[in-house]
Amino acid sequence: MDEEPARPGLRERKKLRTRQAIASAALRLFAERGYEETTIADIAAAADVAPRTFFGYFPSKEDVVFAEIDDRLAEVAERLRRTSGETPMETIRRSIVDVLNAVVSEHGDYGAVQVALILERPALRARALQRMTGAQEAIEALLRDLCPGIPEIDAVAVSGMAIGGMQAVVAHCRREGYDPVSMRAALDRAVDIVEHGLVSVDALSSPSP
Amino acid sequence: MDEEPARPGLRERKKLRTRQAIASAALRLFAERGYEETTIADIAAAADVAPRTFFGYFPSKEDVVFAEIDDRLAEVAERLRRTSGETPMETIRRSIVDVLNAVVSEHGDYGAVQVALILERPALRARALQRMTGAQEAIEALLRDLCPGIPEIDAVAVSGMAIGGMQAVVAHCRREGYDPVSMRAALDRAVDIVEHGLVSVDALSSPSP
DNA sequence: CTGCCGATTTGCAACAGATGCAATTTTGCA
DNA sequence: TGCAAAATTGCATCTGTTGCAAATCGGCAG
Repeated sequence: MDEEPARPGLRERKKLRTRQAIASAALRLFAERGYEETTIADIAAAADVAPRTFFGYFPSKEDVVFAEIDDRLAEVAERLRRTSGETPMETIRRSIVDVLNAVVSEHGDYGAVQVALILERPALRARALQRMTGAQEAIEALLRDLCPGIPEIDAVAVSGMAIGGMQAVVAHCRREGYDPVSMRAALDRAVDIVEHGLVSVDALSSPSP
Repeated sequence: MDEEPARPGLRERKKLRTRQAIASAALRLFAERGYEETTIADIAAAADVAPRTFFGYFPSKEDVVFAEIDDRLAEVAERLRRTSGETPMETIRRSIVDVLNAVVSEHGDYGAVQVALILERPALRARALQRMTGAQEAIEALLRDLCPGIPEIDAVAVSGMAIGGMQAVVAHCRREGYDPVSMRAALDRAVDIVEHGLVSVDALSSPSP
């Protein structure tokens, strides 16, 4: 039908290379001089293209930071889509873990740079939140697919909570650093709370001071 | 100490009036022509000030949309801060309800306009998400205050889930409309799921198709 | 009432991101 | 090799945003 896996096409390959050139030039400059200190013109010059060309590859300056992350998330979504016989609960749990791993684990040369950048620059944080919303909608769609008759509120609430759990882990890592072990523990704990609810948090039942 | 309720000052009053003039002019124009179709110059002209003056009152075009909402949220935060002897769980529940009411209930002449605007325009949605993050941090701080020894992950996860629940309600309303009754039901259901966890959602335990 | 000081407003210029358009170059293929 | 489609580019333009300095306004001391 519209399958052509063995032929990216000569033209396509060049486009991909250009895209990659722009992206890595941008990330390098961001790391060196900072995000707002780097202009589109700078990036274009470093990637050896015309400034106008930048917008042929990325809709905005912010998007270039998320290029790789988006690719990874797309993979996760794909993998998540073909799920075998597991309970929806387990799928949700797995989606949380997978998405987080895709986002925070080190990939390529600028993984850490991207994370730091996104966490610090307000404009990029906003963009990240948009991505989160996208992920939430994806999870919700997945959920509706897994549980055909699920009430809308339930679907939205569950996906929202899943995202909340993810944000919890990210926020935690922002303060505590990215030690894989402690992140794993945080992740497990967060997923646990999501599953069993706030009632499972001891502190919430104690008397208020 | 620093109390002077009977004297806003003559000068201050004018500033407030100007601020209000800019805000309502902006909202009116947004409602009439749309958000990106309205320029800062238009707003300034309608409010009878110089374009440059706009930025003396609002840091950006987006912020003017949230001016009123921010005020209401500040009130909620204030009210929430002095909490009497109730269980932390109940405080969390109440904060979710209060924040949502402050955001979506009709206030002033342009309440509905603001909500519609924020939900549709990507730039404003991003800004709303930032506000959500702010609210999350506030809830987290409140929680730490209420439960001094609470583990960090728990605090972050709980506040994250609370936000997730709110987003669930907002998302629901976006599709189903703002009928107060159904919104209330949605809110209750969402809070319930947050409290008792995903395990309380029947559909999640059924076998996958 | 008047003049002064500080705060507010304003105009001007400049910069960066983003977009549309048309010209130009490159690329794939017949 | 030459043609048509696609990609790149340059150019003009618009909008949001900020810094700076001049102009203006407000309130208060004399």
